[in-house]
Amino acid sequence: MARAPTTTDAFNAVAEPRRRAIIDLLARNGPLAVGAIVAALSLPQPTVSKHLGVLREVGILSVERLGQQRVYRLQPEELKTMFDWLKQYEQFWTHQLDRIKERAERKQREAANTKRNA
Amino acid sequence: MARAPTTTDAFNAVAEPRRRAIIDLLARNGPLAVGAIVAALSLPQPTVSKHLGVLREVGILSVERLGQQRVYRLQPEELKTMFDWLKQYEQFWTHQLDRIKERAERKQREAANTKRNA
DNA sequence: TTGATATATTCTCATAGTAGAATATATTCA
DNA sequence: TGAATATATTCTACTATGAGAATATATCAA
Repeated sequence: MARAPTTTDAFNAVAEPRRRAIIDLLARNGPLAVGAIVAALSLPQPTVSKHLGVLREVGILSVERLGQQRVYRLQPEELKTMFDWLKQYEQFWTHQLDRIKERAERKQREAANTKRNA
Repeated sequence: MARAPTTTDAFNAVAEPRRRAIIDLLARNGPLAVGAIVAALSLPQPTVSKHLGVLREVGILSVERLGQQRVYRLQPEELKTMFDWLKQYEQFWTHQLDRIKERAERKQREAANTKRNA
């Protein structure tokens, strides 16, 4: 099998940095037409359209036709699954001091064992 | 250009579901040798070794040789960047109820004003 | 040493991404 | 209708993935 398609889920879609840039832009500025995104990010229009397509297929963006423009809007709920997964690990880095101490103690025990077995 | 290698950063490394399974396993059980991971996930050993290699290269895991075993340990700090990126959007879904309520109240006030001025 | 165990590496194959250039489609305007 | 604008789609080329099978490497045990 090859790598999972980028349209498989939010994890895959968001792995591409330009797509995160698009998400950030829409979060800051609200819904934008393709042309505005192209201008803001200084990327070729086809590139932007393709990235928008991926994000939309995954559900992170929605589109609304407005005349000849297409206005893309962020649907952040779609990112919640990723957030929830990462939130499990929040304690690990907020309690970092404890862990550093614990690791130091482990290393010490190991060193003691090494000497003992030498 | 092709898709960025999975070893580019945590975003790319973690897009693969089996790699998330490995991370979850190590988070629950603490450091484990390859064999234990293979047994727990019921995956072929080479598959596991390769996924471990990716996670290690990105810094999400560290290895420690213990006899003929290699014990992998979670280094969750490496996930913090992803978490921080997603945390920006937390308000969008946690305050959703508040926003709906607020909007409803505003509408009510407006309705009241309309009546009053009628 | 010899064999067994634990893990990593290599090779092949099928799949698919991304950029870039070119082109197609749809909509508005004169 | 015809031109201009906004956006999407297609095509090519290169790269890399991930599974699976086979093999290599390292360590332990008898």
